[in-house]
Amino acid sequence: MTETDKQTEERIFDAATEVFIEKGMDGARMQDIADRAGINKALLHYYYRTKDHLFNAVYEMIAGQMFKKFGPVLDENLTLEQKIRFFLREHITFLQKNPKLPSFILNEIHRNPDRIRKLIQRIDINKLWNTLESQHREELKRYNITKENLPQFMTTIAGMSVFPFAAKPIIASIMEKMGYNFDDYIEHRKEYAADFIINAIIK
Amino acid sequence: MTETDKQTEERIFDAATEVFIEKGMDGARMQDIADRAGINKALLHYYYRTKDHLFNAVYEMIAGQMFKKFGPVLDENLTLEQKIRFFLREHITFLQKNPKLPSFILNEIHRNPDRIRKLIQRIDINKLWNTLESQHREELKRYNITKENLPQFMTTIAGMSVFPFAAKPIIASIMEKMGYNFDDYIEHRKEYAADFIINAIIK
DNA sequence: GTCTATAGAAGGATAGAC
DNA sequence: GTCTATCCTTCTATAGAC
Repeated sequence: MTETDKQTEERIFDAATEVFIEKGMDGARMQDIADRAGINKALLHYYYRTKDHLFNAVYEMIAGQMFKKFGPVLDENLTLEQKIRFFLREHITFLQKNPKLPSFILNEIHRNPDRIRKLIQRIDINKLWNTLESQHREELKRYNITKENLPQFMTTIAGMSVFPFAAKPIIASIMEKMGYNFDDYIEHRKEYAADFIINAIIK
Repeated sequence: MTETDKQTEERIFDAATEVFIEKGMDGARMQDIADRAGINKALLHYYYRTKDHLFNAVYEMIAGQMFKKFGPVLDENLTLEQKIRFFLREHITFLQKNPKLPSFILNEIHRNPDRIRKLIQRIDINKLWNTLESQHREELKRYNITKENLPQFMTTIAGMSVFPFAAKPIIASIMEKMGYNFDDYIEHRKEYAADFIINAIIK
């Protein structure tokens, strides 16, 4: 399907996604979205009543995409170490293709914390922990991962993957100055991060 | 010195800092800044010609504050392990007092990457590496830290400290749901992060 | 230096023709 | 469904009195 074959609503949505990710809610302009979609401003309001509605639609789609990435880890029939390697490889690869998502998400959650709170309140965290615990009881004990320090561990893994993209302009400038390349750094990080974490938890 | 004793220019600057950190460049309103400073909009333009000038002044001050935190590590007469523990404790403590700086910085560097590039181009990274290398030759070798993988290592440490604050609304929601407390999680992280990193590099 | 009043531009939203 | 024209509010910035 080529760009011009797409239905108007979809073209608007895609254009809005680009602009909101690029500029954020406050910086985005309806005129800019209309231009990229190849239509006029009035049509935006015909399909999505207000800028706020349009933004919400885009935000929900993107947040959904992010959360979906965490799912397979609980399904796959792998050891805990394999799951950690699998997650980091998959997640960093996903962010390589969507490098601006971290700063978009991290910015908008601060502008409107309630939006993300409602999404999270729908998740049954106890059930997730019980699943993890039953699948990896021995390994969790051996690695000293408990329900109490799980947030420390999970945010460490998430930060390993997300932070380099969130701080990309800083890191890329430093790499440039050292004669290195940001893309190589990211590619290498899939393995580095996994090794680092495994090393840290193995006694 | 009480709030009312402060000179007007300083009151404007402080109010602007608050508002820009809270709302970002695009979301900030000159009226809001004037109200918090207890003066009227015209005075903002008298002291700082435009919104852009005012923002730049605030941004430079904050970026400077962040970079200053990295300095003492090269001066202190400590082992590498002690420096890692020292840095994480100090940096996380600094962010406890300024929890919104990470999202502010990480957001604005994407909106205007050139601003941070210019700051970084002024730093002599080779000299920093040479200093580090001469101070800790043995330890760096033992821990397998080279000039090539230094960016991986440094961004891992930085992410350990910064990411929890950048993702605070998400993490706090999850903690809340588990019956835990975000502030306790942060306090505990000073030690957890240091232990984790030391464990990872010690063979 | 500080204020009131207002200019001037931009942006979100709607009316109404086709 | 799509367009042009336009309303109306918001916001930055300036003019001019004190």
